[in-house]
Amino acid sequence: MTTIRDIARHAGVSVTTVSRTLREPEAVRRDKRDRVHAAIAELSYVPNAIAQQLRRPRAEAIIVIVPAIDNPFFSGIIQSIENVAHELGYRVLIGETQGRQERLDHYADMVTARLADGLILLGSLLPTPVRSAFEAGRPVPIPLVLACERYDGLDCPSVTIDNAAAAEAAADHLIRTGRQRIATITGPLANPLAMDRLAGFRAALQRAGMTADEEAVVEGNFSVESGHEGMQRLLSGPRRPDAVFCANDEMAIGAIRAAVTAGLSVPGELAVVGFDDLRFGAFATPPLTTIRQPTAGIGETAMRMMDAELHQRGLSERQVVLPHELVVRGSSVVAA
Amino acid sequence: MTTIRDIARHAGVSVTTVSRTLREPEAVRRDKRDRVHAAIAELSYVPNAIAQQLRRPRAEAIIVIVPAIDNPFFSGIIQSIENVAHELGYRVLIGETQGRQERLDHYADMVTARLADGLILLGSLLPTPVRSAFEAGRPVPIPLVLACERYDGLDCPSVTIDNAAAAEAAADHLIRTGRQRIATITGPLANPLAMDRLAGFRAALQRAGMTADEEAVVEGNFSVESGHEGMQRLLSGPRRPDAVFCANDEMAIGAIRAAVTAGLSVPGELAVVGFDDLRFGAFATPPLTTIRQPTAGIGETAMRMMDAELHQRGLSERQVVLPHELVVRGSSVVAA
DNA sequence: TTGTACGCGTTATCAC
DNA sequence: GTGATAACGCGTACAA
Repeated sequence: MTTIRDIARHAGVSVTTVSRTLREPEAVRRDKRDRVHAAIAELSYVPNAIAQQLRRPRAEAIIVIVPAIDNPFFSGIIQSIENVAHELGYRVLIGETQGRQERLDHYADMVTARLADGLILLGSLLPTPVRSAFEAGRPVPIPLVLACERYDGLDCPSVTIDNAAAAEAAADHLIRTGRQRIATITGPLANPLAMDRLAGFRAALQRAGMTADEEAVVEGNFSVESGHEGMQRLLSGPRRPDAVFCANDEMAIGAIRAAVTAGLSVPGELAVVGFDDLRFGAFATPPLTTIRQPTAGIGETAMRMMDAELHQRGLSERQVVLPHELVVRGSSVVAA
Repeated sequence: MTTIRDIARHAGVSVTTVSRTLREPEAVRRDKRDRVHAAIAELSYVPNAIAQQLRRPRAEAIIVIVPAIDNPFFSGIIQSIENVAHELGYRVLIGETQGRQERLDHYADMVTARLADGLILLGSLLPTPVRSAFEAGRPVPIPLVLACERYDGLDCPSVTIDNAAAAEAAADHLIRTGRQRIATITGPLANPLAMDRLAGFRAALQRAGMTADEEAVVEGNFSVESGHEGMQRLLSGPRRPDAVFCANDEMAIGAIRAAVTAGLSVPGELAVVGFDDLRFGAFATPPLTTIRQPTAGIGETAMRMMDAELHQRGLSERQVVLPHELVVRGSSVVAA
């Protein structure tokens, strides 16, 4: 391994000069600079980042935690995080937890161990040290930004949408288009975000003077498969629904499949509305009506908040709520 | 920041004892060990991983490079890489390139800079240092494993499927089920893998005494949108195809949408076959016939090869080819 | 403008 | 068993 000392020796200068040549070239005389560069090329020297970081305050890297990398909803967010991060001079590393606490904790360890500067959480799991600090009323021990999820009482920057209002808008759409028996397939109810969507759904029905009977609410887990099963359950019930609101697009796609397999026409006999506006949704058959989340905005905001956090700059707003949008396509309304 | 010296002072022992307590506890007397642990807990000490790695030969981390994180095909591979990596004691960091050479190079730099031990490439781009070494006939400069892609002449471990044979199987299926005018939507033809699939497709037609006229071959870029556009192009041509082989499932989903929008029945008037066996494919309407890739096997093999590479263990096989499988669903055959 | 020398936090060597 | 101390590779006062 060639080190800065090898370069110094080879170029006939001191290590300081080599270091400075790399960091503030103007402060080094031309000829020495050239000799240094020549030596670097000849010995193919690459500064050891580990050693550099021992001297630097920050790692210039952040870790984005995603529960499941195969959930396309997170992709858009990650991509916008990456764009902003690059611009701000950070590397982005993605860590997948698959819902496993120990994996998340492992990534959190990378922050305490200074291999990365902070964590952006896209999921609902909190690292153990953060959770215990929270429960003990102590401040959050590592730089943390929550995207998508909210935790009441946790004092850390977050960016979300108003999930309850969005779900309400989805249900309203079904009500306004004349649906009578509206069911829902929820996310895992341990999840605050899933609860919010269910609450919004219920609020809309109630406001319209309808009640959501218990058989019309089935719990899913955000996977296509669970949407498929959930729909089968709903179809085998006593009162077949004529509309279903799914808490994400994946489940909506599974629901459509179950309905079509059962011989129902979508949207004629069953209207389906999803949530997220996945790329695939627009190309489903029929194209999926859904709630569009501002993925680019979520990612960008989260990354800028992280940067501010790391620079101890006060944030004007620590809990940002971004606007959502109902996108009506063929799965909920019969073509004119 | 609390360091090992703080612990030593607080526990009234030397730094050596603290270090040893953490690394080989049996070699330290009980009472001192307890004092050290107490001090660690009290001062909430976490060893600085940066400093540790300055002394260690390896970072125990590998980086998986994926072209686009929103391509679900890679998810399965990544997940199996992660499972094996964990078991072998590595951290996995995921880097997305979005096809940008500079981003890939940035991640490759992390390896030369010892922040990670090696790179597993899921895409077709090579890091600049690797490419120039290749062109100059020098050995690959960093630990590298290719998953999915192949590079003729590049001496590095790889795991792939036989893309040509798989495409041939897909086309054969269409031929055997009586299709007459079989078209294809390819991947970007700069891509070896896309070329292999096209070659296999052509071989199958030729063997059956059919020719693939040039209007029946359109180039896509693996995105749903390009599948949609490609299908529109094929439908507006002089001889409407009665079957199309798409070089991946995403494009197949886009193709189905275009066909259905144009009023064609799938599979009645148009049979569609994809490639990859995405999770969503089975839930498409109609469910997608496709080539299943052994994603778990690809990921596991790639990670084990990387581990062998890092330990300088010779690999029995450096170019592994895994089996594929044709999965027939409703998009290519009319239900009995 | 350049070089010497120290410190960053840890682990390994060696003497006690 | 334990403790000084020398690396690891780099950045930077401070001195020249």
